[in-house]
Amino acid sequence: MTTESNSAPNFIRNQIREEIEAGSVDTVVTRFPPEPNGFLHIGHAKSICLNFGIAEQFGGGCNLRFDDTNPAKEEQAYIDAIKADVEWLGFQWAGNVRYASDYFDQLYAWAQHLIREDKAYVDDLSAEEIREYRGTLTEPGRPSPYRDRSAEENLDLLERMRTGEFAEGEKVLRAKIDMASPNINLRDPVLYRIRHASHHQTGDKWKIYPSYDFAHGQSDAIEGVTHSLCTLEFEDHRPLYDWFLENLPVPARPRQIEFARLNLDYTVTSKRKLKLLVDQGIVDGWDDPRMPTISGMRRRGYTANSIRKFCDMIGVTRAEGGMVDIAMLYHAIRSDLEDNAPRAMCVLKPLKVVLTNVPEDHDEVFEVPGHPARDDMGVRKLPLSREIWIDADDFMEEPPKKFFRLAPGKEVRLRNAYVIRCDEVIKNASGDIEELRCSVDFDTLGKNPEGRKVKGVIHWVSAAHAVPVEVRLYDNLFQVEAPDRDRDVDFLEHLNEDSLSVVEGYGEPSLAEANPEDRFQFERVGYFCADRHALAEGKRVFNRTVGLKDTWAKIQKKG
RNA sequence: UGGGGUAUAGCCAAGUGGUAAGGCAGCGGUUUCUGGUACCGCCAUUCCCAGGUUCGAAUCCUGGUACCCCAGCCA
Repeated sequence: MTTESNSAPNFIRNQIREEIEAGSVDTVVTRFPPEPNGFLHIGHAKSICLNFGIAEQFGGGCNLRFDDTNPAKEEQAYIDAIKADVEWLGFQWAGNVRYASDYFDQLYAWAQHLIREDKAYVDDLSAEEIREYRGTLTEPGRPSPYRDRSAEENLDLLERMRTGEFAEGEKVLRAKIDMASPNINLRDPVLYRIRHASHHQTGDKWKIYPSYDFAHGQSDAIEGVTHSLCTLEFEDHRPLYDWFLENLPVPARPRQIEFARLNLDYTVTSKRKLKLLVDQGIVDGWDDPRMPTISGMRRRGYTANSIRKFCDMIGVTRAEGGMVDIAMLYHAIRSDLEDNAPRAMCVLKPLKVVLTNVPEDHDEVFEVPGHPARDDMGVRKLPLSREIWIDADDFMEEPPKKFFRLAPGKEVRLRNAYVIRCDEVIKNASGDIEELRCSVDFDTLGKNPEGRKVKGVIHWVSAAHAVPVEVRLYDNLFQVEAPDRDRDVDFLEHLNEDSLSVVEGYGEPSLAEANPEDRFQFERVGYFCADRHALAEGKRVFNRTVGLKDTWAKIQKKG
């Protein structure tokens, strides 16, 4: 499977191509700027594919820059995880990893520059007072009483803020723009706030930290970023982004372009909410296979290719409020694994079948393809003995009309082996089915039986050779399409209680050799991935990535 | 009742004055030792609504409507 990250056109790619053709842009430089305050999720994957994809398409580079301006929320552990996720997705950033904190000295010098230009001032108002002075959406704000301090005083105050002379919240540095602007972001935005916190990169060097607005565009400029792609909610910030670039002696003029963020059915993509799920122990960490994080999806069995394909499928636009059908994600992974996952048989709801005309010492081994359409995947060995396991769902005592599987007196093909007939149903005292007695038609290996058609094919595992496995059946974490649409209902109310069910099954012998993160199609069931944590501990655990399409279930539903 | 945005099928999405791509989902069929896959076919007389311009409009103009974002010393 190839990645089409180069081929899906969108309004940003079109625009850049026009700029290049017009000669207004030479080399394209983009950046992916996560804040290290959580793990990357599928929404970030969209941004990563866009930013790295554009750089690749136009022969430029994409920087990885941590937007680390808020030490209170950030951690080194997140930085490590984010780097690993970007690499796993298959992208390589240009040069070293960057940090906004690399530019703190320059940013500080530029803050002093603004002060000297009478374009910034130190404000003593409290946070609440600043809010009051700011006005509302429909009323203009009022200037702070501290707005007209001298440059000398401002410079002195800022320096003393920097060295820790003041308490947190006591003062801020603000840009002097327009308190009456209809765009609230221009009503003297905060440039620096005091934080007596140790920073994961700069340690205790700084007692003040720049705001996002003061750091982002200038960081772009320093790095020579040409196109700064971000989500729609930053659109109102663009005038401010441009204001800094116009009022500071920056070395380049990046441009901000906004696109709509991803919303996915049945999931939440908000770092805050994902962190809540982790912190409250609702899921088993950031990489729980139910999480829409890159690492969770990886553990679930999604491939990097499938995630990139998904991002290509959904496109990039400015249309808001869109909600992508999670079936698209399922399609992306199924189509990858259909081609690339070796096949295996695994019984999840074991029902014992005794093959009455197979001798006790029968020991036959079939050599079957690792993949029905890929010879390069070789063959695997499939032993057959007198007792086998089949899936309980593949037997019905009183089958409906279109049931092609096993039933009393009926025949079915054991996948890759013989046709068997169910002769007897053995029940226990309370009437539960204990085992089936079946007979093998030995004249059906690799050919259809004489004079009749056997339509059904079921999967099975030789009981004597079965490998016990734990199978984790994952389903959507939420049971409603839009868990966080409702403002009055907590999204946790919509949790799906059955998002995980654990089952003990029997796998064919080839599964004993599985390595962490190996992916298989369990034939007729779905795609599964060897859990990397469990396997590292020597436990055989397979995570269900996604089920196979099930038209039988659909038929049953219709009645 | 401020400012900034967005509206094309159930969902995502092309389209930029020449007569509505593609994908997902769905529905029918063929093939099949996976009720999977693959393959074939169907699925918008119409582009939020109403007017207007034009030989011709999803595209241009006018006026509406709906929805999203912004009042963090978060990003």
